[in-house]
Amino acid sequence: MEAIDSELADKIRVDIFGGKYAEGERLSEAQLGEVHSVSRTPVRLALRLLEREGLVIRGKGRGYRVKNPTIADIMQAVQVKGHLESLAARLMATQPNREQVLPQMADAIDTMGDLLNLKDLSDPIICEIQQANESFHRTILDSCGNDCVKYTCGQISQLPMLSIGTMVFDQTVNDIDEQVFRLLLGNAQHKVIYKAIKDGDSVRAESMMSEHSHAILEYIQTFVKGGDNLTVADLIAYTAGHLGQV
Amino acid sequence: MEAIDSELADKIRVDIFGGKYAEGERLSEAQLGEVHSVSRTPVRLALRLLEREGLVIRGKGRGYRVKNPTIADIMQAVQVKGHLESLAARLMATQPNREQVLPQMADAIDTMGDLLNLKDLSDPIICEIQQANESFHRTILDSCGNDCVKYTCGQISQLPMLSIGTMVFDQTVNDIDEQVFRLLLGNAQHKVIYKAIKDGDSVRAESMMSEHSHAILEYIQTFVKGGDNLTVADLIAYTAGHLGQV
DNA sequence: TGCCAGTTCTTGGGATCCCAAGCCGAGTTT
DNA sequence: AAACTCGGCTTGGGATCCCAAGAACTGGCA
Repeated sequence: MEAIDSELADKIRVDIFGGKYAEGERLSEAQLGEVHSVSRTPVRLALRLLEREGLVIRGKGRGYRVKNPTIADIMQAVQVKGHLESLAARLMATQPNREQVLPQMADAIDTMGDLLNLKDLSDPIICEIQQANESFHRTILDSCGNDCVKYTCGQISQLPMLSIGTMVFDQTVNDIDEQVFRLLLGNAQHKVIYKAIKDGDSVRAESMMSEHSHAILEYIQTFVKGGDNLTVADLIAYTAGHLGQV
Repeated sequence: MEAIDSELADKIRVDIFGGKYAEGERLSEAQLGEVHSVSRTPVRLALRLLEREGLVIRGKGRGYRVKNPTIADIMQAVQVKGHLESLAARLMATQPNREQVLPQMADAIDTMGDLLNLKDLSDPIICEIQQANESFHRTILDSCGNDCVKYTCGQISQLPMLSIGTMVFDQTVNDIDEQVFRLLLGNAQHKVIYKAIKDGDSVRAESMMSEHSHAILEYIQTFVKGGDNLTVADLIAYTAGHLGQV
């Protein structure tokens, strides 16, 4: 059976983030159903999911209204996710059985390092880098021992650009070295976090992860200031656009 | 119109937390619909909501299964909520227009102090204390400038005992003074947080809020260790049970 | 007696129908 | 001419029907 509504929600979510709908535009159940060739029942389920994500607002009267997320919203989400990952890093550093997954993290770090040494940021390479990065972060969330952190982070990661591991690439800058350097810096932070977790240094693990997230936040900031009037759709183009499919 | 599914979800949620269903028990759409005298459509919507909250798991085959939260789950949630509130406190301390809501926080602190000085922990008083406490915490979330934090905390607070402001009372201990002392300590922490936010001392605001949450966590811990084999339903009885309605 | 296969029944998902509540427009009255 | 009211049309929510998938039961065969 495998319900259709979640993937329907995915489609609509992509449309919203893609800027297909104007801010405050009314969404009609019937219309959405017709567009996606389904009945109104799954549409309603999907809209309820999106409502819970804050992408759609159900007014008191009839009608769903689209709530387009802004760059500020994205940045706030990144901040929250970073903060939660800091907690996860701290907790993992105190987990007795963390050694079992340390190789995974080391692998992710090595893989990412090898890829960066290629000095090649073509799309397939970027995709692999993203995967390594995501593996690193996911391992921490999986192994921190607090499922609520993991789950909550997962909820926030519904935002498309966050699901990939919170990495943004500026395609307009063709200075590969500059990009690679920034990513190498990130990987260096990964190494520190890895060591801190391995050594059981929870304070350092937390603070380093905090710094790691903060760096991303700042990068987005400069990114926004550079290109004026950046839209969320643009940001997505710089991230998810590279991947065939997440 | 005003959809019926959210309140239906509330009912089912209360039932789950109340221990009405066994762990892993199968929930049938038809059965739930009959019990609550509604059709299967709103039941499905409600179950989807609960699924998103993690209270219900939809297996690959047919059948929803109940996932009864454990005390450990609750504590994890408290930990996450506390961590998020720490972020909120830090952020609020850097908000330029935080002065406008400082009086609300001061009011909450004063109210709580006055109530505690009565040395009376009867149910209506406890209810007022809860409200003051909740007002304090809510103000911080509302005014931290990051809606994502507020929203995420709200999601976590679906857990009934967390919606009230993360305060647990041990009714089995009839030593009022001990209870009052603990609450006075909490209010003292509120004062420190208030001052730090007022002064723009974001570091202190964050760390104090972190400590504040940690204290609650530890209290639950000792609480659990004292009474053996405590269930989530028992914990709820110590909190929501006092309020007429949340 | 145990295992496998076929059939039936249970149950969740989707489609459709119906109803009620808003919103809009047209017509009438002041 | 403007405002108010009434009626129709839009639209979301709930109920019911239908279908498909899965689980359980039964019967047959080894």
